[in-house]
Amino acid sequence: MPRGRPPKFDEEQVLDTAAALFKRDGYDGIGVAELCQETGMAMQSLYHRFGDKAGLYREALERFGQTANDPQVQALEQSDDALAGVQAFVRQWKRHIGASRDGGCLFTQAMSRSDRSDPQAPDAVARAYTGRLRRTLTATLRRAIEAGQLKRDTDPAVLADALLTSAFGVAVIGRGGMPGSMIEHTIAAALAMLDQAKA
Amino acid sequence: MPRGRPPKFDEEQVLDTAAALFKRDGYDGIGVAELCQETGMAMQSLYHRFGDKAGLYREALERFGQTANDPQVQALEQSDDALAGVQAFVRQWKRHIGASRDGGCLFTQAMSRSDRSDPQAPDAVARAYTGRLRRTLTATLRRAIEAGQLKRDTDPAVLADALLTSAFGVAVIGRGGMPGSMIEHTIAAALAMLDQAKA
DNA sequence: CGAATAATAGAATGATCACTCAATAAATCA
DNA sequence: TGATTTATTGAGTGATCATTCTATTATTCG
Repeated sequence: MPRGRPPKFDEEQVLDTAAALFKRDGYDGIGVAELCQETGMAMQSLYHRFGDKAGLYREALERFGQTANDPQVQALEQSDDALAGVQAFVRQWKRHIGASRDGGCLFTQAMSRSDRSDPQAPDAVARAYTGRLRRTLTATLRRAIEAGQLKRDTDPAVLADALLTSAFGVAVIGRGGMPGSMIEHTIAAALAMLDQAKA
Repeated sequence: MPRGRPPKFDEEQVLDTAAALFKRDGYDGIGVAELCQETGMAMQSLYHRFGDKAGLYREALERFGQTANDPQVQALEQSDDALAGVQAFVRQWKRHIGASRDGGCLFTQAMSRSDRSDPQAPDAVARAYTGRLRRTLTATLRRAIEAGQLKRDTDPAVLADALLTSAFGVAVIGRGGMPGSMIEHTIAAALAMLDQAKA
């Protein structure tokens, strides 16, 4: 049992809320006061636990990776049918990353950000997580090739990178208020790409 | 001849510089003072000419569209060989939008931005310009189909949206410090998509 | 119960920043 | 030349914001 006064906040919930707020308003678009208000965390506690605003952002990014990215990575890894796994990954783009203007992807936002004060910026976290997804996607495609689902001369790295880049693009479209048909068309083209590579 | 004291600044140059700075640092990442310093424009003149910081941003976005987007739109429109025009468009992604961390695309940044104070935010400009590129790209692909360069059953809207979404993704990758090979792979896959659609 | 520990509350604080004010300089037109 | 128009200069202002200070409350261990 821990000593001292028990915390009023649930750490995971704080990070989920913070991630959502950062995603909606951007790093500079939301203040620490409002973050405290919305998360229910006292300001002192925030500084005690996370150091500063940038620290909270970094941990919120990590949490976002765990809640938003890990399931996808694991679904790909654990898919019995590798090709079907990749197809499912593509099909959920609309719901998952292109949903609404409030939505989008905290990673693409983090990578678009530029913090001159901190060269080793928090986008390193975003890079780490997208890098992991990239490796998993490549490995899953390689698995589909070895299983004879895709043509032997398919380059899994090319296909994986093209798909992941499209996913980034979908996030931008979703956030930027471009027509929703763009997302559907992108998904259709990505699935067609996979079909073309079929053995 | 204009009345009054002649301005020290060149308006187009001011907008080009401002666009570059906004692209590098983001809207919140750079202050009006530094914008004046770098553009050589007096602060009073800036407020007289552009109203406020957001006004400068909006006009810088427009200028960016004219210098960065118009050439591509026109190259597509004026291409004798429609398919070759689209291929050239894709091939220049690496140089043009995925160049460096300072680079990227001001439009994708603008669309990722969220300004709660201004619901009709400046990203409307970005949407307008990317929308124009989207229409042109679709029209050029339709031209390639009608010229018999692409299969009759090709959907130009699907292909155009998939390509444009990839372009957005390339901008994110370039900014986010992901491996350069991702860009090359994406370009390769986009060109392969076009090859698959060949008649 | 008393000491120690950890969290909360609410008000400062110091810096930054968008924006403005007052005065001046350089040009054109009558 | 003098009036008018426009741009520059440089300091100032009020607001916002991240961060900290001081004091208080709630809990566990001896």
